[in-house]
This record gives sequence, structure tokens and C-alpha cells, in this order.
Amino acid sequence: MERDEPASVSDLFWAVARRLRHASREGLAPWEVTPSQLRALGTLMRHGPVRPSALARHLGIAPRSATEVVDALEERGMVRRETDPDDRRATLVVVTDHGREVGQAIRGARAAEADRLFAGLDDTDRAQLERLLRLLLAETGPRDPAGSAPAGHDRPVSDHPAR
Amino acid sequence: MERDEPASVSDLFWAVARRLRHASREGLAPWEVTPSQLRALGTLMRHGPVRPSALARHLGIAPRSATEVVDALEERGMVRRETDPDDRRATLVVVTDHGREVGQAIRGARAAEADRLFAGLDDTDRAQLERLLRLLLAETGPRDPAGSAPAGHDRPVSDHPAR
DNA sequence: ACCTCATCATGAGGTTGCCTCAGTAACCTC
DNA sequence: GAGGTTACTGAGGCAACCTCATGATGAGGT
Repeated sequence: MERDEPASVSDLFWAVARRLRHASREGLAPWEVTPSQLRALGTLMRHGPVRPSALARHLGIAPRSATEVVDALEERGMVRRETDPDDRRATLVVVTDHGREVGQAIRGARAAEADRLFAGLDDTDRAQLERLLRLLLAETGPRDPAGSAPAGHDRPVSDHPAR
Repeated sequence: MERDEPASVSDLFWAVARRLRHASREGLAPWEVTPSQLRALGTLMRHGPVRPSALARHLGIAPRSATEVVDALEERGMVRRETDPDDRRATLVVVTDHGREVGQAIRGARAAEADRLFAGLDDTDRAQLERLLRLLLAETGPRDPAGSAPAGHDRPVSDHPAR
């Protein structure tokens, strides 16, 4: 009566997700950031100052949720909010020095235990996994807004960061 | 450029997880069960009446969390709690007829949109994915039995309540 | 100028899925 | 029957999402 061998692929997937989450959290603890915050930080570092809404698109989450992540990062002094000079409705999220430091420290230390989990696979397997995941992503990507939106939760897959 | 090409494997993984979650929820909606409830139901159907704690082990979650899942299933009339005749501290979670029905209906209808997502892969790829996922799972430690964990890692499954 | 509509971020409030801590009842051993 | 152990669960928390509504503001029409 050990644990179940997860039966379906999705069960398997979730099991791994759980592991990943735990590992991640643990590895990130010293920096007091959560995985999703790290993701956001990474995006911000790659894309320079962006609006919350754009960040949301990048992360594939709802705009409101981006607000939260930014809140968290701001609280930790890793980003700063600035008013977009071109559009006073908008806000620009800017990575602070501290944020950049932390971001690099984490990457440098490859502390994301999460990645260590994946690092356990040899290169071929990892590449393979990557291929499959991308495949899965691609698959759901294009199709979805069809009728299945009673309360519309859409994937803002389109559009460029405007101006 | 629309959304980010997820950079790391873990990002990719999470992106897929998100998709999966959405798909799952949608596909399960008609039955008013959440993915985790379905997982539990499946386990229960496979293993017959078990205690919440055992269920927790099977699912890889904390005992307390099993209580919750059972609550939810009970509320929906899919399982019943019975006192273990051999140990009155313990409870046995029993699948009701209705629960069995629903469980089979769902499997039968392969309505789990989730699986549909995976069904998009051809057999080879799916097998491949399965292999990789299992590999990842095995890596973090299949369980806590002495020795099998290379390094003292997080044991979500077997935490000692001592604190 | 004024009015309307789209767009932005965010407040309010909700959900899922987990967790730890503490408590109570029942069991087991001496 | 005391003492420790084990099983479940109430209380309370947290992360990461979501929808809906609201207050500003920008853009465009008349």
C-alpha cells in the first residue's frame, strides 16, 4: 500500500507538478520568493519595463493576477511601479537593482531546485521532454475561444505590447 | 511577439500545467467535480474502502488534505464515511453507487478534457512523455523508505508530525 | 467644450489545492 | 489505568489564479 502508481498521464503530470512545486519552494526559500514571482522577475528582466497587463500576457495569466505578483515583488523591493509617461492610466513595472541582483543570484546559484530536478535527466531526455511540452502547448494554443466561453476566460494570445 | 516562449523547462512545464488545469476544469464541469476529486475517486474505486490517511498516501498529499477531498466527495454523494469496525478511531471511505457511476461515466466519456490534451500526441510521444514523467518522479525519491532518497529532501508524503 | 467608449490598473471577493498546528477520541502496552 | 501512540478533523494560512466592478484616463466624434 505504498503510493499509487499514477494511472493516467495527467495524474502523472500532476504528481510531477507537485514535486516540482515543493522542490521549487524549498530552493527559493532563502530568497523569499515564490516560483511565480521568479517567473515574473525573469520576464521583467528580459523585457525591460512593461505594464502589468503586458506582463500578464507574457506570463499567460489574467491582468489582475499580474497586479498581485507585482505587488509581491514590490513589497520585496525587487520592482518599482512608475507611471507611464505616455499614458497616465498605465503603470510601468521596473526591476530595481536589488531585484536584478536577486534574479541573477538565483540563476547563478542554479538554486531553483526545480531545475535541479530536470537536470537529473540527461540531455537527450530533457530535450525530448521539452519537445513534448512545447507540442502540448502548441496544441491547446490556437484552439479555444470557440464557444467555450460562458464566462469568458480567454487566452490573450494575440496582440503586441501596443505602442 | 505575443506571449513569452517559456525559457526554462520548468516554465514550460508550468505553462502546460496551467493549460491542463483549465482544460480539466472545463471537461469536468458537467459532473461538478474538480480534478483532485476525480483523482481521489479513482483511487478509491481502485482500492476499495480505505482510510483517509491511506488515501492521502496514495495521492501523495497530507492527511489533512485528504479529509478535505473526502468532504467534497461526500457532499456530492459520491462517497460515504463509515467507521472502521476494527478501529473505531478510523474511518473508511466508501464509494457510493452514485460515485461509481460518475466515476465510470467520466472515464467512459473520456470527458476529461485533460486526457484529450494528451490524446493529441501520438502513441509514441505519449509513451515517451510518460516515461520521462515517471523518471522525474522516481528521481526525487519514490518515497521515503530509508536510503532511497539520495539526499535529504522534502518529503511531502511522510512528514513526521513531530514538530 | 462635451459626451461616449475603450483601456488600465486595481479593489473586492471567490476558488482550488495544498499545508501545519492543536485537539479529541480511541487504541495499545505495561 | 496511566502513558504514549495513532486517526481524524477543526482552525487557520498561503499561493496562485479568476471574475466583476470601479475610478482614471486616453481617443474620437459632434
